[in-house]
Amino acid sequence: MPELPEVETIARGLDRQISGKIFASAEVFRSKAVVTKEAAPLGALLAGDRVARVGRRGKLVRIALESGRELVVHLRMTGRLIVQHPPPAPPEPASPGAIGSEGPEAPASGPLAVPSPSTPYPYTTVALDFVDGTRLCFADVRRFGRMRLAEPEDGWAADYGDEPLADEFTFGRFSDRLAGRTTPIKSLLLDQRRIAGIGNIYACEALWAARIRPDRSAGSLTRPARLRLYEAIRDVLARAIEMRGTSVDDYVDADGLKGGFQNVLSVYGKAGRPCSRCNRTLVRTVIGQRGTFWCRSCQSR
DNA sequence: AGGCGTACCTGAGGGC
DNA sequence: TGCCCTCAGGTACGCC
Repeated sequence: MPELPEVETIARGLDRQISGKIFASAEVFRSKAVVTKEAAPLGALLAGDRVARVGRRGKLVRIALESGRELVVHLRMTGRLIVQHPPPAPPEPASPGAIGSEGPEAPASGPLAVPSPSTPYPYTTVALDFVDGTRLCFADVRRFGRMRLAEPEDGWAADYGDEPLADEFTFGRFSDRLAGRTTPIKSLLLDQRRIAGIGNIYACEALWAARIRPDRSAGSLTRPARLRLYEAIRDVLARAIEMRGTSVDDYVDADGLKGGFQNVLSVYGKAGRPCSRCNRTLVRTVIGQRGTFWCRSCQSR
């Protein structure tokens, strides 16, 4: 599931690959995947506009356009943003209707490389075509993801909380976010209106690193516990970005490549296996309707 | 307002 | 073998 480190990795790859490119058209295979204020087809709204840069806010990919508008993409669980480059040699004519009305079937095995635009990427719900033949595919097996064309005045970013890796996210700021809250600390970490970008994997990992029970009420954490957690959050997220994210299910970056952080996870998905710190058996419980992986022995504070 | 339950959607995996 | 059932996940929305 793409969380902050995965979305950051995708955004960096997209910024490198599509910045400066000009939109030509779009194909929308699933209308619910796209949200626009105006009724015109997405391709008509985008044609002629140019990508200024690609960035991130929380778990959202933001594709800034020179017109001042933004394509804001939420990948939810299984969404992917994949860049397909046209073949370098003499351009072969793309077969019309190469992508079916609901996108092509899944391949027998995951793609190791991204095929050129003439080969449809599996589960594509929206395809954005640039004038140079490059294609940006928004693919999503479970169809929870959304792509929104936001106007400059929309102010959507105000719904999202602090960026945990920003300089402004100080320990004092983090403490303020927890003060007086009775909700379990893990549920609070997942609340995008407070802190933006943390999902189930990194919430579990940060709480383990800080030796804090995930079901403890947020407002009850002592100052030392809050400090450990603050530092753990920033450390885990920064290390995960360095390793280009975590590929537990099917996350891949804009080049179709898997991340590396799944190889160094401490607790997520490891119920029944020994804790690497105290050797006791890790458990899976449910907190706020979410699977939660932790160590009952050494996460006791 | 905060906290909680449910809908959304599909593939994976267990049970028979 | 193959069908049926349940579950996982992040967020929006409705309810108390």
